[in-house]
Parts: sequence; structure tokens; C-alpha cells
Amino acid sequence: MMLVAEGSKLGLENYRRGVSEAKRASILRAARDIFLRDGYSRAAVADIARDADVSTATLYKHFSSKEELFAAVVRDAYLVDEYQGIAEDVSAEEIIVAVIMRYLHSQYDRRINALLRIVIAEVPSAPQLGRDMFDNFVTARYRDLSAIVDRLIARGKLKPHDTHYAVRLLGGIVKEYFVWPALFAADKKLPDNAEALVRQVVRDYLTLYGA
Amino acid sequence: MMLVAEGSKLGLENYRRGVSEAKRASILRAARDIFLRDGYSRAAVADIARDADVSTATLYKHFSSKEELFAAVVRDAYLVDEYQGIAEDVSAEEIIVAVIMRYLHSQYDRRINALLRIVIAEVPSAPQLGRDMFDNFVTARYRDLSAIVDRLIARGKLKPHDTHYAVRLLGGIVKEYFVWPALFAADKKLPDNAEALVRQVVRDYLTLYGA
Amino acid sequence: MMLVAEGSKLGLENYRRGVSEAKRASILRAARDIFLRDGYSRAAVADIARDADVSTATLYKHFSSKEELFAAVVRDAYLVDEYQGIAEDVSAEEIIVAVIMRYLHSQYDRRINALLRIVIAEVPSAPQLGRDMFDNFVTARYRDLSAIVDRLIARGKLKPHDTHYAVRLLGGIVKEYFVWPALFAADKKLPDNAEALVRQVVRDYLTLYGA
Amino acid sequence: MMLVAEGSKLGLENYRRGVSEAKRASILRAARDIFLRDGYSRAAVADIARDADVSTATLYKHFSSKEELFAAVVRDAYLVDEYQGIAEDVSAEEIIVAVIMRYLHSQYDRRINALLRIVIAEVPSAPQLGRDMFDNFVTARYRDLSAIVDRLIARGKLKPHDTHYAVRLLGGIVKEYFVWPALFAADKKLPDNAEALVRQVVRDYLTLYGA
DNA sequence: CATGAATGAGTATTCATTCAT
DNA sequence: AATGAATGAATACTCATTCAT
Repeated sequence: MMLVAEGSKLGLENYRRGVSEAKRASILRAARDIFLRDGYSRAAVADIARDADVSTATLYKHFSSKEELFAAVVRDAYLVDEYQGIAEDVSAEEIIVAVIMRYLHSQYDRRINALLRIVIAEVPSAPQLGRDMFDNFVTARYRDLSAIVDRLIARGKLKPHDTHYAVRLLGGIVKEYFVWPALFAADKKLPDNAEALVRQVVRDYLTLYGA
Repeated sequence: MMLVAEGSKLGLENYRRGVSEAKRASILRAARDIFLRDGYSRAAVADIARDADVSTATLYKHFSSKEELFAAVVRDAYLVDEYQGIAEDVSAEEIIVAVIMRYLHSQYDRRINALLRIVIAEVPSAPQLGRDMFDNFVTARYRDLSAIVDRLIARGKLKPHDTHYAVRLLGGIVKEYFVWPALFAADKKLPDNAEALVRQVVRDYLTLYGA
Repeated sequence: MMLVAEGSKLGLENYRRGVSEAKRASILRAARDIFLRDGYSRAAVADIARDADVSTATLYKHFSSKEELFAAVVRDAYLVDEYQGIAEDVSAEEIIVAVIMRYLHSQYDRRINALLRIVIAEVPSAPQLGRDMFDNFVTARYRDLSAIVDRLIARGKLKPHDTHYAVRLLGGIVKEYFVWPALFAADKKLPDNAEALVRQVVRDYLTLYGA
Repeated sequence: MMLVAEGSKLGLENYRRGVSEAKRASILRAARDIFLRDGYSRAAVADIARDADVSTATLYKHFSSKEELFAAVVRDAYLVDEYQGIAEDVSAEEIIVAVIMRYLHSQYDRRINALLRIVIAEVPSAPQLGRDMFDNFVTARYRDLSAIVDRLIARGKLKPHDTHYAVRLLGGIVKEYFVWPALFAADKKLPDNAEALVRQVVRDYLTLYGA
């Protein structure tokens, strides 16, 4: 009898899948870097490929066009659950401050502001991308925040109120101080006094809507 | 042969200056149209020249590079005094609502949102432009609004308060509803109920800071 | 585990050879389809491999280059004896008409016109292919036709004459009506009245050379 | 008074037109050479531009795509009146032989066979080009030849007959000997004995249709 | 002063062929 | 033996900017 290891085929496939996924990840990382540095139009596919240590042809095996590659970079940024593990057994003030600080750190550390810049620039030529990003980065976050606030109301920690509007009041001023400036200055860092200002904002909020 | 009176050298010069200025204006108008339509990178200088009915060489006589041309387009958008002629002899609510509505109409009618999109996109490669735009379209407006609010305080119509913060509270939520969505969707129109919402925002403001 | 009987080494080899030949045939068929559809330069080796359900590497095991693969496709088209089984116990007119109709149906049904187009295109870069095709599709056919005509002369059904020239007179006008147009229009079908025209041509021929 | 020469503008325009037309001609000539040498797909626009001593951008100013450039090359080949100045006061034989020899020399000297090869190759992807070429190089020539034959009939030098068919009989065998081989061999020259064979063909023709 | 033709560097994308497993 | 991922060279086309007239 000749024995042919069945596993060998599977082993090869697994190996290939592993290599392939590693390359895909490498391309995505490089693309993110280059797009963030140069913007969509200026970014050169060849640069991304070089940075990712693959040939342009390999890049095109994974992503069928520059446009699709950028869309994948954007989608990749959605995949984070920002508010997981927030302690809910503290005061309403602490909870809301924590949520907002989470959001701000995510926005700065993950360079979401820079990504926003590029997506915004491409809105006329890639409107779907703009809609997706708005849904995932604006609407979705307000939905999460509303849910938290609704729970606080349910538990009697806040007066019942129009949470759709109220969370946007909160978010509006936070963005005014920490997001708008970052859109207009590439190297903006989150200021040290951010939490102090956020706390003041939350206190005003509690003045209006606290139990 | 064309005959040109020698005596009117100054007249000739004036004529020439006039023609030159007309061309400059024509170039600026065309550039604005094309940049707003195509974005910075995609916009073609040749398209702008054709649209302005001048040769590319003439365009380059007036603006030494594409970048400078775009900067001029942006600067051109600053030159409007939005709050001139606002009636001040009415209630605080009316005044503030009127100011905000002026701002919103200016933002939509003059296509400032589209311009913002492009400037934001170019922030990494043209940081000065980003700073200028932030100064002229964000900071300057808040300064104007603060001045108005300060006068209302002086006249006893509002409680004394931190106007720097307060106007950003106002502006933040207004942008949240009417500017952010417009950044992410090219064809956004100012909704009909804008004034109703603005009025509610202002009333909340007066709850906090009304005399 | 897969179990393979050791004793049947020859059986295994035969099996392998069979599989291999099946793959070769599959590649040839796919290559023919793709080359005919896209022409030589536009045809993609990857497309052919996919269509043949083999990997590109396997394809290259069988054919060492795209060029050689195409040459094999062309050679494959030679391997038909078009005039087998033509009845020879009828009149000269019937025989010659039948031969020409065979040729025309072969030319259209087997898509030889499309193949000719591609070979002709590649003549400057693959001159040998052009020579081969001329030998196999032009010269060989005239040789066959001449042999038939010679037999008719031998049997006293035609006057002795210069058959080399005469068959080209016949072939020339037939091609003029049915082959040239097909070279210049990809979707040309053999017209219904083809046989009627062929018959007239043959009668003229018999006017000149009939017994 | 200052005098401004009106002519200067026109002079400039004339100068420019001249330069422009010279470049256009240079591009067409280079394109013809390269296309004939390499075929359509293999021909590189950059090669053509280099050969024509212009930049690729200039080439694209004159011809908006590779396809259009090739179409222009083909159209350029139509613009010759092959049968002008043929003596008509000689025998029918001489006239017809002269016409056919003109055609053959035109076909070889102007490298129409090579052009045909490329057009034929592109028929599936550029069907209009194929139709045009067939109309201009096949149908048009038969029309011209028919007209000449019709005049010979009118002048009693030939029997009345179906000239549409008869000229194709003539043309068919001439192509069989001198055009088909040239399609399959790039370097084919017109053989020295061409006229002798043409004369025999014409004599057979006169056997059938002479007065 | 004004022109528009000309440029050359650059870009996204494709494809025949090879190679590690 | 068979795979399919990887390659690198090639290609059509674009565009900001300059320059001869």
C-alpha cells in the first residue's frame, strides 16, 4: 500500500491561507499609513505595495482597485466596540464622562480624524463611503450613547428627556472643542485638559437633565 | 491695422488693468466651480482655463500654481460680512436665531460646506490653508457671535456668563444637525424645519443663560 | 488516508496518463475558445486555465508558452480529412460542387475563418505559423482538389488542362464571395444561396475544361 | 499712433497650424511604421511617439486614443486614386492587364497587405474598421474595375455579360496568386513573372467574354 | 501681454511566467 | 504531479507647468 497523507493537502491550504491573510493585513496596514499621509488621490498604489512588501500584482489580487482598497481601510476602522467594559455602577456623571473620553481617545489614537478628512474629501466621487462613515462613526455612536443615557433614566439617575437631542447637545460641544480643530490641523493632539472640559460639559448636561 | 491713440497712454493702461482684473475674476469664478465640482486633485488646470476663457499661460500669469489658485479661491470666500444689518432692537431670542440662520444660509448658499470638504482634504499638504480657514470660518464667526452675546449681556438681556464656552455650545449642536451631515453628503439641502430646531436650541440656551 | 493498490503500478501510470491527456485536451479546447473570442494578444492565459479547470502551472506543464499553446490550437485544426467519403460515381459537376461545399462548411462550422484572422495577425511575430497554416489550409486543399480533378481527367470526364491553375481559378472566386467577406466581418454566416453560386462557378469551369 | 500689425496674429496662427500639421503627419507616419511592424496590440504608443519625435502627450492632443490613431492610419491609406491616367485607347487586354498591375503594385508598394493583416486581426474588437476597409479596398476597387469593363462593353470591345461576377472571377484568381500568399508571409515581394500570369488570366477572361 | 502647443514625469492596472509548498 | 499565490515589467493615458512665437 502507498499511504498518501490526507493532511498534506489541508496543510498546504492552511499554510496558504495563513500567508495570504498575513499579506492582506500587511497591505491594509500599509494602505492605511499611506492614505493617511497622502490622502486618497495623492496616494500611489505602488507606494502602498512597496510599503507592504508585496508586488502591485499581489495587491490587486487582494483588492480589485484602489477605490476598493480604500473602502476596506475605512471598513476596518469600524470594527471596534468602543464602549465595552464601561463601569455602570458609578454616578451618571462618571459614566457619561467615561464614555466621552473613550470616544475622544479612540478618535485620536486610532487616527479617525485623519480618516474622516479623506472620506470627506471623497464624498462627491464616493458618496456611499460618506454615507457609511456617517452611519458608522456618527449615527452609531449616538445610538450607543443614547442607549446608555436611556438606561440611566430607567434607573432614575436622570430625568426623562429627549435623548436624541440631548446626546447631540453633548456631542456637539465636545466635537467643537476636540474634533473640528483636529480636522483643520493634521498634527493636533488631544489636549491635557480635555477631561476637565468634558466634565464641565457633562455637569451642564446634568443641570438640565439630572434627576 | 488697429489704431490706438498715443495720447491716452494712461487710458490704455487703465483699460488693460480692467481687462486683466476681469480675467482674474473670471479665472477665480471658473476655478471655484471646477474645484467644487471635482475636488482639488481631480480638478484640471486646463479645464479651469477653458471655463474662464483664457489660456493656461494667462492663468499662470495671475496665479503661479494650482495650489495658489486654490488658496485664492478659498480667501475669496472669506470676504463676506455675514451679520451685517441684523436688527438688534428685538428680543434676545430673535437676535440669536437670526444670527444662526444667517450663518446656515451662508454655509449652504455659498457652498461653504463643499469648500470645507476640499480644504479639509488638503490639510496634510497645505496646513496653512487649514489654519486660515479655521480662523476665518470658525474662530471669526464665534468672535462675532460672542460680541453680539456680550452686547446682550451688557444690555441686561442675558445673565453674565462664559460666552466663549456658551457660543460653542450653541454652535456645536447647530453644526451637529446641519453641518456634519452636509460634510458627508454632497447634495444635502438645508431642511425646511431648520429654523424650528434652531429656535429650540436658542430657548435651551436662554434657559441656562437668560436674564 | 487514500489507499492505492501497489500491484497496479502500470494501472496507476495508465490512469495518470489518461488524466493528463484529458487535461491537455481540456486546455486545448479552452484555449481555442478564448483565442477565437479574444484574439491572440488579448487572450489571457489565466482565463484559459480557469476555463479548462486547471491551474496555470499545469497549463505550463503541457505547453511551455502562450505562443506554443496557440500553435497547438492551430495544428489541431489541421487534423481533419475534409474530402473523405465524397461520392465519385456521379457527374464531374456534382463531384466538384460537393468538394467545394465541403470546404465551405468546414470553413464556417469549424470557425476556420476566425482562426485564420488570428494567424494572419501574428504573421510578423510568428512567421512559421503563417507558413504552416498556408501549407495546411491553402496548398494542401488545392493539392486534394487537384488530385480529384486529375482523376476526372484520367477518367475522361474533363479535358486535360493545367489543373494547378484551374483549381485556383475555382478557389479564387469561391473565396472572393465566401471567405474574404468573412475575414472582415466576425459574425458572417454562410449564405443560403451559396450552393447555387458555387454551381454556376463550376459550370463556367466546365465550359472551359469540360470533356 | 502706435501701429499693431494685424498680420502678426495671423502669422502666428499660420505658423502654429503648419507646425501642428507637420507633427500630425509625423505621428501618422511613425504610427504606420510601428503598427505595420508590431501589429495593433503589440504596438506601444510610447514607441510611436518616440519615432515621431513628439511626446506622448502631444500625440494624444492629435489623436485621442490608440484606437483612433490606428483608424486614422487606415483611413490615410484609402486616399489614393489607383486607376487615374490609365490609357483607354489600347486593346481590352492591355487595359485590363494595366488595371490589375496597378492594383498589385499599389497593394505591395503601399504595404496594404500588412495593413489588411492588422485590420483583419482587429475585426472582432473593431468591426466598423473591418467594414470600412472591405468597402474601401474590396468593394470600391471592384466598382472601379466594373466601370472600366462596362465601358469596354459599351465600346463593343467585350460581349455584354454579368460584370459583377466576371470581375470577381478575375480578382479572385489574381488574389489567389498574389494576395493570399502575402497575407501569410510578411516579407512577400511581388514576383517578377506577375505580369505574365496576369496576362494569361486576362486572356482566359477574354476567351469567355471577348467580343 | 497672450497664446496654445509641447512636455516628461507620473498613475492605475494587466499579464505571462515562476516557485514554494 | 499539481497548485495558486507572487512577481515585475509593461502600457495607455493624464496633467501641472513652460516656452517659442
